[in-house]
Amino acid sequence: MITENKKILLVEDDPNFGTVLKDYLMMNDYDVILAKNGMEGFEKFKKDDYDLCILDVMMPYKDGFTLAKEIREKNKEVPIIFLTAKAMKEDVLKGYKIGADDYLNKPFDSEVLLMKIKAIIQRKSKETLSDSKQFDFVFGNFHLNAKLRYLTYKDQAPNKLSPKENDLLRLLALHKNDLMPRELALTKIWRDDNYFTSRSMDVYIAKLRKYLSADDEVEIINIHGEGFRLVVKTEIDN
Amino acid sequence: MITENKKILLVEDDPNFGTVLKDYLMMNDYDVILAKNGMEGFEKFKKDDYDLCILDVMMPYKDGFTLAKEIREKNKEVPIIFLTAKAMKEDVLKGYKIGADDYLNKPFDSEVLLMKIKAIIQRKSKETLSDSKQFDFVFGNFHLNAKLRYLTYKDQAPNKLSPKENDLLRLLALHKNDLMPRELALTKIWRDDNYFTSRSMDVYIAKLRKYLSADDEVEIINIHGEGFRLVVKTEIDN
DNA sequence: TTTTAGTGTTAACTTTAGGTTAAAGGGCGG
DNA sequence: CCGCCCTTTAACCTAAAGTTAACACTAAAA
Repeated sequence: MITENKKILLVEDDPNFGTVLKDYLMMNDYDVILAKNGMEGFEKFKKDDYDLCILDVMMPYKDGFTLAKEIREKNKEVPIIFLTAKAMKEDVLKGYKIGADDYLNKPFDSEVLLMKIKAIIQRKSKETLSDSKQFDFVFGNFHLNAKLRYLTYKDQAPNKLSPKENDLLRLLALHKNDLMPRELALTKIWRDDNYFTSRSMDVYIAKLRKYLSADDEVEIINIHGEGFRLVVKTEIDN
Repeated sequence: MITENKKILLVEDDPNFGTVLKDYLMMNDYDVILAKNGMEGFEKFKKDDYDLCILDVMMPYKDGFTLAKEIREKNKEVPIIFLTAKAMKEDVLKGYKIGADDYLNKPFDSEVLLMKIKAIIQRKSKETLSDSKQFDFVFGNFHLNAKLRYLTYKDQAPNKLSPKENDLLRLLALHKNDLMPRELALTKIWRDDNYFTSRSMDVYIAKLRKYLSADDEVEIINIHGEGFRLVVKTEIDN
């Protein structure tokens, strides 16, 4: 089988450093697309699928964090590594909140970067293996198209779901008839687990329940202190 | 489910720094065992199961890398974080080769460390989530689903158990027909062994007995001063 | 057999989690 | 700049879970 090289999006405004790094990575069997600024980075990101993004933090017009946020909106999974000149604590924390996978201070050692890239890509590929890229779900008389964010009941007109509604329902559907731990949703969807995100999630559960009330074969039940369960009564076979 | 704190093995030869870090981590809801050197660290590692090891690299007699290698021989899974005074490239690479999960240079910011710990432990626990730990038990005509906290008698509607009821019954089931020491339940479930927790446990035993009274093949009997025993009369064949 | 520590059980009470609705904030296109 | 949609925050309430106290009983030790 042809083992395709992993594809890396590198966004770095310093052209010298950018090219050097790009060449170095390509010498190590990565496909690298180099963007010279945030805008270009985002454009290129939208055009292709990447296995990893390496973003310089300090860039004119659009900094690495802003870009990272945009990337995260499109894709919750791609690993992101930040490059930064000085390690400021707030920056580091900010990066991790956005969902950074790692952090490197310039100047850094290239072998160390390679190590990290290898480790991160390997990790992710293991995770996404089980993470079934599923976007279509059926439970009871509902059909969820998680890509278009449409929830359809029987042959009625679809309900348009908001992003959070959609993600949450999708996660529940992935665990149909089984426990969907609170923490899982909070870390996967809200990327933070605290009192407020937790309450926010409860609000969304209420919204979903309203949608699902049309079919009494389907309901979301709570398992106190643990999480929620999307129950399809006709399908419980244990 | 038992909301156990994550257990961290911290190996650090500087007693001041060690204690400060230990206290800080404990304040953030981790159980921390502190070892003052490599030997002690390894001894403590063998005695218990840890969710994470934080190893100082520079230590007399047995340095962090050597210790890490020994730990890896015993356990290929535990995440390891190295602490090091100066970031020498060879050290970093060596660390990653051994299978380090992260690397921190002293002095480091404690919040950053917390972030990393959270990220790493979360990652690992996701990987091991599928590791079917035991959640299903059968005794007499009962079936316990310890994940959903459902206790089912024959084909009747399941009883929903509270977390403590569930944990306690699960522990009894794990020791089916054998002694389940009082102390075990108290330390595992109540995380404290005193008069009040002990009385609390008795209350839960009473609750469980009520559930189990439906089937007279099954009962919880007391072993005075020792603990309890989940007896299944038809299954004692030795 | 008296004593005492250990257990059985119930019910009052405290604490914490979740259900729900509404209002406040924030980003984005018009 | 306005208004709309999505999301968060706040508030209030109900339910669930857990602890403690009280009183009765039982097994083992003295």
